Amino acid sequence: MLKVRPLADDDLDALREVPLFSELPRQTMQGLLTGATVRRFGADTLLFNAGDKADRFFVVLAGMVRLFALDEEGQQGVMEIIFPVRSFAEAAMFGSGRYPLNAEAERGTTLVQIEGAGFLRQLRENPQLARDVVASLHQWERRLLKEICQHKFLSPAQRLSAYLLGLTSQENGEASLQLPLSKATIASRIGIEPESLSRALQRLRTIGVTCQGDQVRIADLDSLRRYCRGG
Amino acid sequence: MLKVRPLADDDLDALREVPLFSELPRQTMQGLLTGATVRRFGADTLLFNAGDKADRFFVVLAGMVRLFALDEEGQQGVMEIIFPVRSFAEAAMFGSGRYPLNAEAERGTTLVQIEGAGFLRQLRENPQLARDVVASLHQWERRLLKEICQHKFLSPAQRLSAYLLGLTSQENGEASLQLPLSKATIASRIGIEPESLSRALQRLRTIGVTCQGDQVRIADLDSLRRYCRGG
DNA sequence: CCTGGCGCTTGATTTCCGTCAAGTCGACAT
DNA sequence: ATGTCGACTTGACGGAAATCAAGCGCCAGG
Repeated sequence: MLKVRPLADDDLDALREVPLFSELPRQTMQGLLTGATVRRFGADTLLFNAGDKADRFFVVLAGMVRLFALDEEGQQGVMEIIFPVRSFAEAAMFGSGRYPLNAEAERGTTLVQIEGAGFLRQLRENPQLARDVVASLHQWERRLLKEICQHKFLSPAQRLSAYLLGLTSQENGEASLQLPLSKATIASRIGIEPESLSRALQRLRTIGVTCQGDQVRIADLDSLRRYCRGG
Repeated sequence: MLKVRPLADDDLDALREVPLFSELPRQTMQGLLTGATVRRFGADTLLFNAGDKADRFFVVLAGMVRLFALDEEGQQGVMEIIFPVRSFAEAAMFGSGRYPLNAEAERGTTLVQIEGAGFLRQLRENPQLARDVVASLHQWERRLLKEICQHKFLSPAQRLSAYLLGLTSQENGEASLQLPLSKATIASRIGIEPESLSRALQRLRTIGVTCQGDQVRIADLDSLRRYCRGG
């Protein structure tokens, strides 16, 4: 169910995709990653709970990880989905020293796990690493800020539009894409109920967005962008 | 209208309140703050726009600064209000190098302005400073995360409750407090219309929250907290 | 004193989301 | 085939916020 192995050379290459590591000399990376392990999860697995002591952080190599909050009735609200290749929970090791959210790895996910102690030690001595950490945290900050703006200024249907637009790299014209998550999860991600997602998708049909199963076709990206801005 | 003066010793003491500086030896601070200036604004003043090149950051010594986003119709949405003594915009100098939001200083506000160039130079050489920057960014991240949770899980009236609870330092029992902002600004801050704020305050009367002008009295903090959690 | 503007409240109306309930569809096991 | 389970859709309903419009109290300027 769970396979653990030490870090291989291929993994180092993959890790260079992460902004946190991309600027570092390869040798520094190796020092940083002594003791790091690669884990593959055969089933959905809870990685940590909110409030747990944050003594490690992760990089997603394959699959996905859900970051979610729990209210007191146990209802979970998805805050973020981490896809390859990105790091997460790196911020929690500073300051509070506790994870602010819960994290669950999807079945089939592969993660690199990096111990915090060694990382913090290196951080003290390596100015370049410190700058990369700062830049990485800054990226998170921008992401969260954008999220807040979307919740404050956009209607649910507009948030859905923004989500869809974020799934494609195409610039304009037509686009086809596959939803990477169940609709219920997407609904939670953008802060609405599954029923409302259904109806929001209906409304988007009038501006050329069709959806069958997890296949979405956008007739004209620009008109969807226009809608997203309040057209 | 605008008074500028160099940094005095008193100011250094005040700046030690800021987490970003509190761990640094006094001598390091002085090096960091050569060229920093203190400004007092006699009228509402725009400090920067979203997208401007981020070549400095600020500490609020007195008054307040509004951070806000603008949609394309020019409507502004308040994202955060910075009170003394706190720093802001320190994150923008890294990575993108652009401010993500607009900032306006309220009439009567006093700010310390710190140039980015010298700061970044020191950052490269001073590991302790780097750690403080990381911790400071982490604090922002936690704040933003909390904000997102409130928007996703709380009703407008509950968000108002959370806002009120954040204004007092008392633990339980009764509390009286003064609103530090106009109700229209508070409404924008918590993401609703002014009319809705009025009605939300009405609803809170049933659990012992009364409001006349900018004076708010909370009969029982615990029952307000209970309401905030969904009671 | 009057007047105008501003911040805030109140009322009426519409729209839209959440909720509950029922129904459809496909995958998969029996 | 049959049944069932889960994911999703659809319908009906109630409630709450946005919107539009009007009214009130307060203060500054004439």
